[in-house]
Amino acid sequence: MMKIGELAALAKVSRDTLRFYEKHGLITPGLRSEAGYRLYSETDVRRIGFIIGAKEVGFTLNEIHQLLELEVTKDEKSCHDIKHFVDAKITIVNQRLAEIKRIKKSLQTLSDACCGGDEPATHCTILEALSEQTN
Amino acid sequence: MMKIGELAALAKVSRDTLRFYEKHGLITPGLRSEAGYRLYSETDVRRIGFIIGAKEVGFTLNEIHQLLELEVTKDEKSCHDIKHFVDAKITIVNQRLAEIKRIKKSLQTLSDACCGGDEPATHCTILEALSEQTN
DNA sequence: TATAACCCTAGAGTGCAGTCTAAGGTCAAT
DNA sequence: ATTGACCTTAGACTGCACTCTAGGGTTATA
Ligand SMILES: [Zn+2]
Ligand SMILES: [Zn+2]
Ligand SMILES: [Zn+2]
Ligand SMILES: [Zn+2]
Repeated sequence: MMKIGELAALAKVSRDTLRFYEKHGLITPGLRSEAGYRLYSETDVRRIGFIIGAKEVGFTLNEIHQLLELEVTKDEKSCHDIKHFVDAKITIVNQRLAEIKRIKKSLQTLSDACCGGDEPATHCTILEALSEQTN
Repeated sequence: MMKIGELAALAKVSRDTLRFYEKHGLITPGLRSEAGYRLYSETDVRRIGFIIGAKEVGFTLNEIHQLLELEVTKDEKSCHDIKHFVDAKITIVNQRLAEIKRIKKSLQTLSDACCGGDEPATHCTILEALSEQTN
């Protein structure tokens, strides 16, 4: 049984974050010490691990909520359901990736066209390009 | 001289967005009609164009603020300054890109390992993997 | 016994980029 | 004269994921 500070240190998040997760239903409020301190069991610790892990692979807290529901009811769900969930997320991530690549390309084009010299920027191609309506 | 609705339609943003930009100092409040309607000059329209363009290449409103300052004082600034600004942004974008690629890879690995079958997900490798502490 | 280091709560604040609401004024056309 | 489409304002609300504050209680150590 660990207190919030220990778990926070272990999971590398703040105490506030842990309380925030609880308030938003990602962790179910569990045991308390006599003084009212939160006490986390091994199961709780694993659950936090799940949340951190899912966050690390790019799920939002909302999605983690849904994932946790899948996890809790995993005998009623199939691998198909869960894989589908992950694949849907991959689609979103792919869109974000394409968007960022586009942005990078635009910025690179902008940068490449600029002479980078020390004269006044009155002729700067970057400022010119940004002034032009693209749509 | 165009009214806010016309400019909004032209720039494909909402009237509210235009007023929001004004409130946050991205556009300087300009002429008004007798009735108090905002009237946008060619210069204003070009300035909005700059903002939209910069947004499209991935600058935040804060960064656009700085860019606009560079633009306004471009005879005191050099191409070097402006290129530096863009290059700093490219570095940030590259970091976001790497992060998203990492996330995509993780999700793909997760998805690939799951059988996707119709049996109960009690054995699902996705749920197992997420439960494991990565750090 | 005092001090530090921890814990609790409710609720407010942050940053981003808008979006919406209420309550009203204006303009063109029927 | 009355629609309807447009314009004005201040200020509240959204979603995301925290982060901080105030005002207290508890526990370990010197
Ligand atoms: Zn130059
Ligand atoms: Zn230049
Ligand atoms: Zn399976
Ligand atoms: Zn599976």
